Order: sequence, then structure tokens, then C-alpha cells
Amino acid sequence: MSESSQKSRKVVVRKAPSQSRSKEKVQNILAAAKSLLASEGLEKLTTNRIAKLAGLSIGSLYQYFPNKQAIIHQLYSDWLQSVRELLREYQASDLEGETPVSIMQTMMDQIYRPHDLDPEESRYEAELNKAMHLYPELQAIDHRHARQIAGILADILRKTGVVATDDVLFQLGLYSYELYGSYEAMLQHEGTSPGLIYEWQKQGLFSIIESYTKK
Amino acid sequence: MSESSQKSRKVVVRKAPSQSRSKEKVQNILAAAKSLLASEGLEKLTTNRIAKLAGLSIGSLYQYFPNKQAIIHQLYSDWLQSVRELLREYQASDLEGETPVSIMQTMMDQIYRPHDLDPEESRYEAELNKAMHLYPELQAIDHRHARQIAGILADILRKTGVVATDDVLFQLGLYSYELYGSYEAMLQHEGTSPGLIYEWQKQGLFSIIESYTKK
Amino acid sequence: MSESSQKSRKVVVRKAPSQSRSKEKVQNILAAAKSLLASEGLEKLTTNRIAKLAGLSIGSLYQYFPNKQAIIHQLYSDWLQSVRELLREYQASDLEGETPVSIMQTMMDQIYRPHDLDPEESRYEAELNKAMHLYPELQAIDHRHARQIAGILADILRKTGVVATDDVLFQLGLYSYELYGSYEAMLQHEGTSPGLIYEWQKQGLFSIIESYTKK
Amino acid sequence: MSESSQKSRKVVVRKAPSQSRSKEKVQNILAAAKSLLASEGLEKLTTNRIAKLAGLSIGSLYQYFPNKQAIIHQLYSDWLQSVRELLREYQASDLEGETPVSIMQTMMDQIYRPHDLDPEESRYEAELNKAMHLYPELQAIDHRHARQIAGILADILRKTGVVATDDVLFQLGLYSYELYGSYEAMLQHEGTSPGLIYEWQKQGLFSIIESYTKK
DNA sequence: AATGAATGAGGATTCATTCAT
DNA sequence: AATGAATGAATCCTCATTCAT
Repeated sequence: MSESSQKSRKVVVRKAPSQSRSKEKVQNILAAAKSLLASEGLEKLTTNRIAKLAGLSIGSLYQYFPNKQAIIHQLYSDWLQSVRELLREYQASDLEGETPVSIMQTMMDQIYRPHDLDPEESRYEAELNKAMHLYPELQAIDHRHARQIAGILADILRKTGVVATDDVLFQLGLYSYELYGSYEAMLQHEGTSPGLIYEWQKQGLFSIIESYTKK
Repeated sequence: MSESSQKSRKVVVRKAPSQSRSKEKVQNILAAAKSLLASEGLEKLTTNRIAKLAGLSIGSLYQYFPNKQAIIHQLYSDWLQSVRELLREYQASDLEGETPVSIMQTMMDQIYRPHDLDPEESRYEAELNKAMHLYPELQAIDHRHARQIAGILADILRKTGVVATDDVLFQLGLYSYELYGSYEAMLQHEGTSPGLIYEWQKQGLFSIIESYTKK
Repeated sequence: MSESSQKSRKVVVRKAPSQSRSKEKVQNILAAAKSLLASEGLEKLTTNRIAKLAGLSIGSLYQYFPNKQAIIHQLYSDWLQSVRELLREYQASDLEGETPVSIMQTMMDQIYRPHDLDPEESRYEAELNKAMHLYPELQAIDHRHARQIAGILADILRKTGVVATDDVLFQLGLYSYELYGSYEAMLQHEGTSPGLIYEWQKQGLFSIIESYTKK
Repeated sequence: MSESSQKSRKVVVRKAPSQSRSKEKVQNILAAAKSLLASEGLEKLTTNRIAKLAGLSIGSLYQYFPNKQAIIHQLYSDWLQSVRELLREYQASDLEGETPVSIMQTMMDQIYRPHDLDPEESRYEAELNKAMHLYPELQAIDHRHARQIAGILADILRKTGVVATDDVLFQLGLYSYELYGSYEAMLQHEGTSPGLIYEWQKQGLFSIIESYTKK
């Protein structure tokens, strides 16, 4: 199960199977944008460069996306969706016998792992996050997604025994989700040790969660 | 994205602010940039607007700063310095009787407080952080400062009883410092409760610190 | 989504032409735009060509006008103002002994004349009119000016003995003004004889006016 | 201004609409263009939108029309033809007992009427007129048509008793025709009263015609 | 014949930076 | 030293038209 959901994390690739030519082009564009974001950063992300890297003309690019923001939004949205889907699997799964800490640990292991394996992925997500802040219009979407994720996390926490008001549960979900964002940010700094930070993040979060758990 | 046309540039102050007249102009420029950053965000931060708000000509601005990056760098550097100085005071103070947690609590209260009191300050620091990420050249400087702060924190932690290798101590300092950055980021999201987040940040960090403390 | 990016635009002059240098540049730009409009038509009127013909860079052009519309608006506004001022002189003058027809005849002779003398002027005004229709935002201004002119004409007609309700007087003023627009349009057609058309325009208008005059 | 990239082009129909299938497609295209012109204006009239609304592909559209201008030309040409045919009926009819004024009155009532009944038609013709001015190549064709119509009108006027040289008669025909164009333009302005304008147009024209009539 | 994806020149606009005065 | 007009490369985006399938 952990294997299959590992795959479902990469929604971008999952959609790739060439159902239609359109879908493939869209994927090319997204892949190009992702690649530029990871390799050169947000500053160098121009529509013309994306088109060139995707192997099509600028005009074609605009046949698939109405504007630059839409590309970034899709990238971000895809990523958020993959996280949401992963969390939903856990939410829907049999949580019998799981403690809040045990389930969070499992989920974090799965979500944080790619950063250790692939620094590109790490840079990519950090740049994506940056971009999100630069386009105010996209923040609303970000918030909506974030709230959904927070809701799922809150539900999982509640089901596994965390006792708190709905609002605190929701805040806890939001906090957990945003903690992941800060993890990404930290990895961008040189000199930080991913392993240690990961452990500390878990330890800190678990300490908080446990304080809301009935004994 | 106006920042995309940036090239490698020197980021040092062009003119040592030795004369008081000069010092004043430099301060005006920095204050204007800070104000614009806090009120309108990074996207609206143009050199022309800074000059206008600072009450001098764009030509004069370039007599005090070689380029836009240098202004942002100075702003960031000033902020880091204030943090460093604050921490150095603690470092130099009599830490007798303090536990790692007690001293961290004191320092965090002092550093985090402005965000509760002044949302402008919060926005300002978040935008500053964004800018830092957008100018790759500035990141190296950021890292140097961060390492200094981490070193101070490591020293304080060691003096107050944290037991770990030098490297782990340093990582712990770095982690503590970066946790603050993530706090700023979280506050930018709607729907988050500053009070709760602050408490959780502390609780998480203290939990980690305590695990490195001899009993 | 791309459709929605249309925004209201300011159509005022960005920089008050208070200093003579500025004034001169503004005039250069307007003259260049006018010249292009007259010689090549609206299709070839691009900001870059205006700048080049005006002898300055595209960047400079945008220091004097916030956008292309503003240039066209200024051109149109200037022309309307000259007409308004001319009419106001008549309005303020001693109309004793004048009949509606005699005063209209005098004014029309003065306003229509440039077309006979200068075909460039004729083409220019026709293109300007075309442009006005292409920019919806400018139509509101057009209407406001038109109403002012209509008001002045109505006043002149009333003072010189036309008897009608205020509304009809106003409509008559509007009609007289718009008749001039149609004169411009007709001149653009080959094979038309300006002299005849002018006489007919007058004859038609006078016939209408006289039917509202007490005998 | 998308039209600015236009170059000299043939404006004839590429394919004679001899087969009924073809004829239908051509009509679909023209109807779509007309509809877009009336509802959204010239600026929003793109070949791709026309094709979509006509229910065929952009490629097919270009099988029936060599370029965008040709479509507009056909639209304009069709409209002119309908006017021509209407006038020809009068020209061919028994004009015994008709005065120039009575016959013009009858014709104008018939031609002007649609504007009162259908504001869409009014907008359509105004946009068509605008388009005509934007494509210099089309003006020559416009003039040819206009001359034909002027010739018919001149003939009708002569037959019903207007006495003037052939040239003046022709000019009078042209003037009458163009007066209609100005009527359309006036209707686009807010605040004008169609009824009054119509009456005034007639009154003005009749006054001119009568001055060329033997008593 | 039909399709519609692909093209890319061209347009409006911005803004960091320079330099003549 | 101070000024601020001037620069122009660079960016996002449009749309008439073509052509491989």
C-alpha cells in the first residue's frame, strides 16, 4: 500500500499516459516549467523559455494555458492534489490501532522522503512556494487547498485519539501542513542536515500532538 | 517579474556612511524601502519609488547604493544584525541558573513579540525573506549571517547545559533560527492563529532541546 | 481568464507639462502621433513608431503618457477643446443682430475650412474619430465633450432666436456637431466634392434650424 | 490592434459557392461573423472565433475565404448589394407621379427602419463601417459599390424631376447614400434621439433636393 | 475536403540603471 | 553632489495564417 501511494504522489507523471496529444503537450509544458523552476529558479521562468524547453512555440503554449500564472497554478495544484490524495488514502484506511503519532510518522516518512532522494524535487517545491507568494491571485487557491488538507489531517488526528475542539484540531492540521513548508525552506539553506531536521520536525510535532492525547 | 533581469552584481555599500549627511540619506533610503516592502510588497518595490519616497532623486540613490540588490541586502543585513546583537547580549550575560529552555523562552518572547504587536513588521520580514530568495547572490550572505547566529545560539545552548557534539549544537542553533523564519511564513497564511502557533513552536523546540539536556 | 485581464486605464497625462522641456516632449509625441495617424492611419500607430518618430525612446514616451490610449485621448481632447473654445467665443460674443443661420454659417466656415486647405488635417480627424470608436474607454470622454459642445450650440441657437424645448435645442446642438463628424467621413470617400458637400450640409442644417425659428 | 499586421491581400472569394454544401458553409461563416460583429464588436472579431461559431474548423474557413478581410468584404458587399437591389426595384418601377422627395421618403423609410426595430442591426452596420475604414484595401471596393448606388439614386432623382448636370446628380446620389452612413454613426452616440435625427436627415436632404427641382 | 495544432512576428508596457547638465 | 530625463532589453501575450495529417 505504501508502494502504490508512493506512485500516486507523482500526479504529473500519472496523468502522462498519452490519452490524447493535448494531454501530452500540457505535460510537456508543465515538465518544462518544473524543470526550469528546479534548475534556474523562479526568476528565469519566462513563458518563452518554457515554450522553448517544451519544444513548442510560444503561441502553442498559450493554446494550452491562458497565461503564465495558470502554468504555475497547475503545477502547484497538481502537487497539492497529490498530497491530498495521499492523505485521503490514510483518512479512508483502517486506522484501528494507530496512534496520532504513529500515523503522522508514517505519513511524514512518505511525504518527506523525496527530498532526501532528490534535491531537485526539494528545490522545485521551494521555488513553487516562492512563486505562490509572488502571485497574490494564486494565494487564494493555495489557502483553499491548505484548508482541505488541514481538514483531512484534523480528521485523522481526531480519529486516532487527539482530543481538542474542532478549531484547535483544524489549527493543528494547518500547523502540521505548514511545518512541511518550513522543512522545504530549511533545506534550501546550506549547512543544514536534512536527517537531523527531519527528526526534529517529527519530534517537535509529536510533542505537541501528544499533549492533546488522552492517556 | 521585474527581478528576472538581474545579473551578477556587487552587493556592497558604495559609499561608507561616514558623514552624517550621507548617513541620513542612507537611512532615508532604507526606511523608504522598508516601508514600501511592508505596505506594497516586493513586486511594487522599484528603485524609482524608493527614491521618491525617500525624498531624493533616483540618481542620488545610486550614489549610495550600487544597485537594488544592495538596498535589500542592507535591509536584511540590518535586521540580522539586530538579532545577532540581541543574542550576543544574552551570550555575554550571566547565564547562571538558566536552563536551555528558560533562556530560549526569554529570547523567543523578545524576538517573536513584534509580530503580535505590529502586523506591518510581520509583513515586512516576510517580504524581505521572499526578496532574499529571489536574488541568489544574496543567499550566500544570508547563509553567512545565519551561521553566525547559529553559532551564538549553539554557544548559549552549550553554556546552559545542552550536551551534544559541536556539529549537533550548531545544527540546533541553525534549526532554532530557521524555525523563526517558518513562523513568519505561517503568519502570512489566513486562518492561522498566531498565539497557538507560537506556543506550538516553543513546545516543539523545547521538546527537542530537552532531549539533549543532561538531567 | 485572459479576457478578464482587461482593466480600466487611466487616460490622463502622466506628467503635468509644466516645464517647457516636458511640454516640448509631450508636443513632440503628440505631433508624431498626429503625423502617423494622418499619413499611415490608425493601424500603423504603434507606441514604438510614435517614439521613434518623436525622436525619443519608448521608455521616455511612457514617462509622458501612461499608455497608448492616453496619447490618442490627448489628441482628441485637444481637438475638441479647440472646437469648444472657438464656439465659446461665439457664445460669449455679441450676438445682437445675428440669426441662427448667420451665426452657424460663420462658425461652420471657420471650422470646416481646414479640410479644404489641408487634406492631411481631414485624414487626421477621420482617423482620430475611428480610433475613438476602437477604444471604448475613450467614448465616454467623447460623449462628455460632445455634450458640452451641444450645450454651447444650443445656447447660441436659443440666443439667436430658435424656439424649442430645452431638449430639442440640445438635440439640435448634438445633431449639428455630429453632422460635422459625418462631413469628415464623407471627405474620406473618393469622388466626393468637398465644396458641394459643404454647401449641402449647410443648406440641410439651415432648413432644419429655420423650421424652429419664429418669423 | 490586431488589424495592424495586415498586408496587401486579395479580397475575392477563393471558391465560387456553386455547390450547395459550399454555399451553406459560406453562409455559416458570414452569419457567424455578422453575429460576432453585432454582439462583440470589431475588436473581438478573430478568425478563430468566427470558425468556432460557424461550427467548422479554422482550416476550413480558409478554404472558403482567403483571409479575414475577404470575410468582412463579403459582409459589406452583401449589405451593399441588398441596398442596391432595393434601389434597383425603385429604379425599375413606375415612377410616374412620384416627386424626388416622395420617392426618397419611401426609400429612406424602408432602409432606415431596421435601426428602429433592431438595435443589433444598427450596431452591426456601424461595426462593419468601422472595419471598412480599418482595411484600406477594402475602401476601393466600398467606393465602387458606393458609386453604383450613387448612380442608381442619380437616375431615380433625374427621372423624378431633379434637374442638374450629370455630375451634380451623381454627387447628390453619393451624398444621399453617405448621409445614411452618418445616420448610423450618430445612433452610436448616447443621448441622441433616433426619431428626431431621422426627421432632420430627411428634412435636410429634401431641402437640398427641392432646390434642384423645377417648379 | 476537413481539421486544428502550430507558428512567430509584433505589440504594449516596465524598470533597473546611466549620464549629461 | 544632485538631478531626473532617457534608455532599451526584456516580458507577457495575441492572432492571422499555414500545413501535416
